[in-house]
Amino acid sequence: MLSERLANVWAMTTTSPQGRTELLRPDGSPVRVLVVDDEQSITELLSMALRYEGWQIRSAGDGTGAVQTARDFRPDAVVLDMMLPDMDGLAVLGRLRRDLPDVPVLFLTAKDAVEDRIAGLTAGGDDYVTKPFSLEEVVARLRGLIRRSGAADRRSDSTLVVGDLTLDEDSHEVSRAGDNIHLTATEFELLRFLMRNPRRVLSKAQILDRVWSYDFGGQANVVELYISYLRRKIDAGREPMIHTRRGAGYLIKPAAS
Amino acid sequence: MLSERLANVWAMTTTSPQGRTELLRPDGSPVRVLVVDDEQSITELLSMALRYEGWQIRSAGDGTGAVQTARDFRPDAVVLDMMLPDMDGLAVLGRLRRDLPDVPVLFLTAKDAVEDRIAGLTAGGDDYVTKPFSLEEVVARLRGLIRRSGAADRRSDSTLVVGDLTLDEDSHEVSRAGDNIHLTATEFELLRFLMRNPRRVLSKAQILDRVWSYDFGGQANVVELYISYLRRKIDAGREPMIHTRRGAGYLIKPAAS
DNA sequence: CGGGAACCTGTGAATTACCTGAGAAACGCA
DNA sequence: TGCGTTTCTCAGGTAATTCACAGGTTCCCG
Repeated sequence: MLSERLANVWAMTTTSPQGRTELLRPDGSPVRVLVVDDEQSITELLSMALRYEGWQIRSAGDGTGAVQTARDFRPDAVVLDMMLPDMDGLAVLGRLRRDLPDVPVLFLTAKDAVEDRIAGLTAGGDDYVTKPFSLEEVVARLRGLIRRSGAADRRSDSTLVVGDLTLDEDSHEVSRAGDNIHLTATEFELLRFLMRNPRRVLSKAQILDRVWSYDFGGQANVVELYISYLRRKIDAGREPMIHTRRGAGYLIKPAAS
Repeated sequence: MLSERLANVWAMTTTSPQGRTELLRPDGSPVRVLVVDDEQSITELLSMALRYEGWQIRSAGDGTGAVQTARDFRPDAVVLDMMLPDMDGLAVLGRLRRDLPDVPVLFLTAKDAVEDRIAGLTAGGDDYVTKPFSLEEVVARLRGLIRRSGAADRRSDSTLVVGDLTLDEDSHEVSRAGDNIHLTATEFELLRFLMRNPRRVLSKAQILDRVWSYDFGGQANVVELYISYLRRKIDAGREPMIHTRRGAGYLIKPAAS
């Protein structure tokens, strides 16, 4: 099942990104991210999704490898599983920080281990997501970390705009033509995904893979359902921006055109 | 006129693209802080949190190292644990002052330590916090020290304003639309954290990590509880300013909008 | 015009996230 | 020491959210 997902994500990576805003370092070179997890399916999933962002990815399966790779790869951000075979996530963090004192870290943790282990981790500006995560969530958090760390161009701001529709990633506010629109968490993530890929058809499989967590086992028509929710809130009584391409997927584009 | 101020005012504030206010030195370079503690977890925690403020951090694990580092790092402020393996905090202070007579020092002390010793020291303009501290507390105290150390006639920008809500970091006074509001210490710190990040969603984990002390092991719903207290005092009978983003966190913003 | 595939959406149940009252414990201060 | 204040736990209540299911609609094709 996970390999099906990989196939979908892979399909996306082979399509050339068009008109997407990319995060770049000040010198114009791509952002570098190190992914550390002992499950190979996870590192592969993440690597492909993050490469799609235009980032350069290196991965490691344990703490030792992570520290070694970090030394010469010099990543701008690290995705780090807290549960590694050879050392504790915190130990890895300590060693990473010795070489790269300013690198922001996105922790991956099990849902139930959050309370005690995470305390203090987000303190420095780091962040975490719980497993199982959605790829959109990981990407969004990473973008936030990189943007705030100063490794990337600071011109990039936190607002997505498509036509008269705006979505602010910091305040989680959405408005169309000035009217504020309240969205639930899932609706917000779905809309963010659409808006980050304007004028591009996204298949239901792709949407499911990026917006829902990787272990989601439900009916594929949740996507239809949530598209329907979004339309009710965003397109209601207006020129529609969310369009169905029968047999292909959905896309968002400015109302005028 | 502005350059006059820059010349006279030792430290000034600017606003970063993310809307956070940063302390900068007159020449625009980042503030430098030296962190001295023998527990590596503490220096790491503080380093990360202070770097996030945009400051340049160097750390040392003992008195000797501190004095050496201070000599060529020339910090604008020092965070100094009173309990060091090789020498007493007072001895370190003496030697630091030989090289940097005006540098303000923030002492870290155990809760039960004799406080009269500290009391004498802080008369000179230094300050202290007790372990275990909260990061917001340390950051706020440091900002105060740095701000005060430089200028006799520095502009008093110790007030945070969001809409008709104001919070004075020096006097700890809070008022909304002119009405004074009494807050407890924890409520004050939580509100300060929210107000220093207006219009930005802060997760419960982030809040817990910055507002509560680093050894807090309790339930995450204290955050909900204190948000509820704040609402009762700040939003009571008015247009609410504190908003819940279900599944994401909380944020504060001006009532109008 | 009929039938099937793809898509849309109303209904409702289960779950989750959040809010808040009550009271215990710890703290601070005289 | 004793009293008021503050912090925090616990637990019940409530409302928002997610999702399955199923019947309806639209579109495409012959």
